[in-house]
Amino acid sequence: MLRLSKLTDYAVVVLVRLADTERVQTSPGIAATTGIPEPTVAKVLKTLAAGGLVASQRGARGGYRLLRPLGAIPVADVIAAIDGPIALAACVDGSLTECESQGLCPVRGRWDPVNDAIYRALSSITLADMQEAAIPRAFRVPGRPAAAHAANVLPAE
Amino acid sequence: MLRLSKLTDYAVVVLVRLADTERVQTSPGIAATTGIPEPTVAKVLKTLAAGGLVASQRGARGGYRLLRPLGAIPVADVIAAIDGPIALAACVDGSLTECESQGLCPVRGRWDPVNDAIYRALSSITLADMQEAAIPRAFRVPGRPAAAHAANVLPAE
DNA sequence: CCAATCAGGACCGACCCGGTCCAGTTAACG
DNA sequence: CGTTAACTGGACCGGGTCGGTCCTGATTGG
Repeated sequence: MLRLSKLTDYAVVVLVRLADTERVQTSPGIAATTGIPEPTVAKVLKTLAAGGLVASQRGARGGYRLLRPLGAIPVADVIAAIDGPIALAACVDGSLTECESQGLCPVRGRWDPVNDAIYRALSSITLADMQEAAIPRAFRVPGRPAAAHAANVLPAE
Repeated sequence: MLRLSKLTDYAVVVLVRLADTERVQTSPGIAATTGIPEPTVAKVLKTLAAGGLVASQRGARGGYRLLRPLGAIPVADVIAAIDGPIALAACVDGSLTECESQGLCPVRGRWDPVNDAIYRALSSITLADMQEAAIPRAFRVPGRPAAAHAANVLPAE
């Protein structure tokens, strides 16, 4: 059913949380405010750093900070960073070397237009859009949406 | 990585094959011409019948036939029939009853615009489009594309 | 020098998926 | 009317992937 990995959802939550301040934030800190278990937050942040979405500062007083504003991060980038390149991959079997070499994998050709369409769709939506959608209509205020929506994955025990 | 189930790819192959004639075709027959194992073809066809994409004729001389022309079958319908409703579902855990009851699942709200965009993208592409894309450019002829492309999943040894 | 923090792995259990198979039902044909 | 060919609708199982945790380094500020 076009499963989206749960890690990707966590990534969105974490990124939105990171946007709250310019200062670097530690993964334990983010874990505390979001309710996501700390090791998982760390894993997500490491992956996002590898994907070039956040910058890391090592050592004491280190942490992570956002590299782009939310409006400049299409959700396609987040998915690509966490789940790998966006493609309805059916070439799952180990023969992906062969699949690469002979450029006319019939499956790939067949789904190419579909992949393109999905990629375009996912590129047109930014995290800023998702941030708004995450706030239930009742709570949406004309003013600046604050951190209230960030701690909504788990009731924080 | 937005995995597409392999069954869905089989479904496209089978549907394109079914479009070759008006007459009903048996699943053993389709299995033979496509190279897909017979039990799998049967499973795919059963699912497609349940999804209303093909009609079945039981008994001897029975088989399946297409209900709509390829150009009238958006790939979204195929995916929905095989993989269930199109949604980047993160609500995987057993608590989906609770997820239904309280209408403000934050995850769901957050990904709603994304789901909509993907659904629209998948609805705009029909099997006829994929049929063309499946034929390598070199082999594409102005005339009517025949059954040549149907037997391309496995070399059928 | 010590503590805090990120880096980059390995590791494990649970769940889902692909693929197969079997008993039952339906319908054509001789 | 029996036989045969085909769909129906489940159950079933093994493998692979994923979520989640943990551990050992490397780095930096105090």
